[in-house]
Amino acid sequence: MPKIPKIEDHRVRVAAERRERTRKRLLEAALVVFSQHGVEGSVVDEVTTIAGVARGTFYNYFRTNEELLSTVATEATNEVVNAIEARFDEPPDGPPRIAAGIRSWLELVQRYPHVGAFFRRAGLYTLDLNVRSRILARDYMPRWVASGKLNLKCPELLWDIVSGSILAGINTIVLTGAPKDYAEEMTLRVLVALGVDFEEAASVAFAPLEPLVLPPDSLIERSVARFETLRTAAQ
Amino acid sequence: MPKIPKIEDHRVRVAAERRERTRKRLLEAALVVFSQHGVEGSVVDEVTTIAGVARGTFYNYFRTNEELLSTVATEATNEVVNAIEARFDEPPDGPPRIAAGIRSWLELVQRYPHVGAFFRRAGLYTLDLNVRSRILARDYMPRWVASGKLNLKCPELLWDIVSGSILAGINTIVLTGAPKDYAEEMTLRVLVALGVDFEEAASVAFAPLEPLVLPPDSLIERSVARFETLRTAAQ
Amino acid sequence: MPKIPKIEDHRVRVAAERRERTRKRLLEAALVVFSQHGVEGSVVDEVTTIAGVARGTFYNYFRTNEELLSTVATEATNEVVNAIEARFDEPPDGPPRIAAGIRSWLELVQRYPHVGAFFRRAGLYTLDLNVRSRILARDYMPRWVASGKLNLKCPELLWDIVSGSILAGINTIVLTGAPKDYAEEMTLRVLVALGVDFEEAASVAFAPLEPLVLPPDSLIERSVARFETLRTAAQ
Amino acid sequence: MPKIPKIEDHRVRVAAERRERTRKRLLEAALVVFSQHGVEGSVVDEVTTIAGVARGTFYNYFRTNEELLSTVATEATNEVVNAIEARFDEPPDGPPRIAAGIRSWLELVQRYPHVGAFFRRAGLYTLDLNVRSRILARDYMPRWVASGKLNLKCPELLWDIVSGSILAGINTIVLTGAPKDYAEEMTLRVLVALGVDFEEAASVAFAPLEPLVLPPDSLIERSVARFETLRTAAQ
DNA sequence: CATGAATGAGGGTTCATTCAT
DNA sequence: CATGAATGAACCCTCATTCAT
Repeated sequence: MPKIPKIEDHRVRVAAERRERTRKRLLEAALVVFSQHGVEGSVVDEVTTIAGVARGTFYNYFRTNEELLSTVATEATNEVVNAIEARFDEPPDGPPRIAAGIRSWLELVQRYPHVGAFFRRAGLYTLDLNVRSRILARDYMPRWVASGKLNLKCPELLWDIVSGSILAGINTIVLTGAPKDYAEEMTLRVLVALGVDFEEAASVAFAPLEPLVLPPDSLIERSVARFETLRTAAQ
Repeated sequence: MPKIPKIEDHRVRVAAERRERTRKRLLEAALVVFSQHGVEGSVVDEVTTIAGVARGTFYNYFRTNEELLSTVATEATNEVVNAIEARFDEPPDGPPRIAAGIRSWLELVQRYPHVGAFFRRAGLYTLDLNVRSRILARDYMPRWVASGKLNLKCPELLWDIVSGSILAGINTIVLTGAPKDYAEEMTLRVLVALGVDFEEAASVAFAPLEPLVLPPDSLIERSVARFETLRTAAQ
Repeated sequence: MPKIPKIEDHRVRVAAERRERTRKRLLEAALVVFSQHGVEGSVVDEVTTIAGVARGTFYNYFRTNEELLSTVATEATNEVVNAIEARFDEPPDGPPRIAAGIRSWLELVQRYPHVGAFFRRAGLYTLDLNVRSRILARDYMPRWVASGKLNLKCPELLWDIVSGSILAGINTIVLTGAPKDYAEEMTLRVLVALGVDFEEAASVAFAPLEPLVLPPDSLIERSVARFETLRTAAQ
Repeated sequence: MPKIPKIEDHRVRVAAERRERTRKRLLEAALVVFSQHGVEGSVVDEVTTIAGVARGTFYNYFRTNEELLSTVATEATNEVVNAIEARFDEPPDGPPRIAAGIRSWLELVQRYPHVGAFFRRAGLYTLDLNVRSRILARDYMPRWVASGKLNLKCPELLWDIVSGSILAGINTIVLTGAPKDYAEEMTLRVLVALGVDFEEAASVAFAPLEPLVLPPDSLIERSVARFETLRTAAQ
């Protein structure tokens, strides 16, 4: 029986691929739609239209609006966080890592305005859900924290300053565009808030930085095409 | 005709008072409902129920949902901002004013959790519509900015750090409660970010501060009673 | 203040009357629709169309399909049962009462075919829900049962024979029409099953019987007009 | 070509057997699903899941939902009716046959509760479509009817009393369980209704009766296993 | 102005059925 | 034949808004 397994494999593989393709299209569309309508809006109809699938197809993949949002927010956030991590062979501790994070996020939302709009709207939502992010904050700077240089009474609030500033920064960039050196200045100020001294903070914040490289088959990059489609269609 | 006018006056005054009373009840109810359901939730029915008026009455006061949100966000924000300003006979410039703002907001949302929930949900919305337009960094600290001490390339981003940190702080307080000295520590760090040196920042951030005094007939304080009513009814 | 109360009364009364009128129209329409589509069908759209109200109005009165069915089945059944009771000044015990029940039901569904169709479809449903009916069975014949003449081991099954036979009778009448003397013959046979001797059963079953008189403002009679409207519209 | 035909035969036979096996599994599953969800419920998905085949496979066997219901109702009913007939070498006329029918049905639904649930829900539907057309009173008791002993004006109504009572009996058994001697008492009463005198009816109704023997490979018996599977899975 | 019944657009969700593989 | 992803008609239900009283 060499053939039957093959046929089965073939079928199974084709079906799985088709399924995966549709799922991706839905996530791309969702990112676009949430970026325009906000994360509490009604979405299914428009998502399926942009994804180019039938309404019922949506429910083969996500039970609710909320589940879609949670999925797309998680996947998009992971994509960015992983890309930031990938900058370092071995994650350095302290200022350079924080700086790379802040600058990468702000650079990214300048490059992809609809992604900026998405994270602006998903902002607090992501803040709430991604406990992971908070954990990251601690993993991010264990030696630094341990060194006592931060003079910390309350490590959580460092994370609040970092995330709150990034969020407000995204908000500003989306609504008014970024002034020159905005990302670098904000990085500098936030580092100073964390206790880094001004000179060191400045040198880290203004050090050369390659643009963030998203993974091949990136959700964010694929969503660009859908976003353009939407804008073209609207005209 | 000395008398008739009086009667008319009386009637007019009584009608105006009644109108004002109903309007206030609607705003109190709205604050409560938005704090529970979010700013995009379904609202009219519950607002009128909590306010104790008929559904149709709502439309004698607000044309739409959106107008209600905008009104209540504006009035509540103004109430807080005015109360903060009232701390000072003559608005001082620079660190003490920033410090009073941050500490007052964080103290307020600890004191009134449902108000915290409201501002958490109204977050960026409020930032965009109201505060931003009223209290831009330039207006807020003209002499300080002009003094050059801030070493600023981009004054807007100071406001982003302040407002973003407050917002993230409110979020943390609402979701997990505030750790000890949370407001003071955050104030300290934000002042440092703005370029104040650590010693001065610490002395300002930890200086004694009276609790914020809301105006008589405060929307926020009146809403507390409606909130309690709601919780009692829910049991 | 003689006027304000009047106004309030007036308003309240007008609103209540309007509400009651709409509710009745929905029940009439429901009876018609269930008679055509069966009790498990989707109904809201057609009910509101026939009742001449908007879709949303339905949900101001009934939360679900099921609640509508339960209400209309209960009200229609009560109407019939009460009309049967009203035949007697003082409910007699035993055979005459059973006979009046069987004959009245069968006569009614012949007179109002769509009501027959309704009870045919609501049949077992009504059987299940109307525990009241079972209780009726016992109240119906307390002295008779007590007399021991029935030679009963298991009083419940008498009710099963009575209700099952009526239901099958309704089914036959709806699908094929009633042969001559069908109601009387069935009454005779059921009485015999209950233990009445043939001669007595025959005299009771064939005794003259006035047609059942429904109450003024009867749901069943009002539904006739809606049924005709439907048939006219369908042409 | 003596050999190839054999191979072909073999293939054909194997295919036909496989087909038949799948068809049976679908019918078993359908019986279970209809017994739980009612005859108008949503079915295809659950039927294919319980049968362990893919959704699309269903449509290789049945064109519609309705056809499935009609098929399974017919096959299950035939199975019972044939098993009842098989009690007699030569179908006797009159009371013993009626008695065997009533008692067998009621015994069967006690033995297989989900089968009871199925027939309860398929109730009038089965009555109308299947049984009624096969076993009308006239065909069932030709000599008895012809003998005039029944004193009949309207032979159809005998069938209504029999089938209505069985249906109401199934309903009672499914919902509340059967009281002692329920089937025998009901048989007695129904025979009396048909004109058999009490003594004879009693002797027939309480005569010893072997449990109904279903055919090998019985749909009903096979469905038991599927029902148990379902209940186990639900835990 | 207050009232609350009625409205209907708008969005949510299911599931029988089709069809490419 | 079996598979299961995709389909879209058909329902479901909510709730902001209108309007007669």
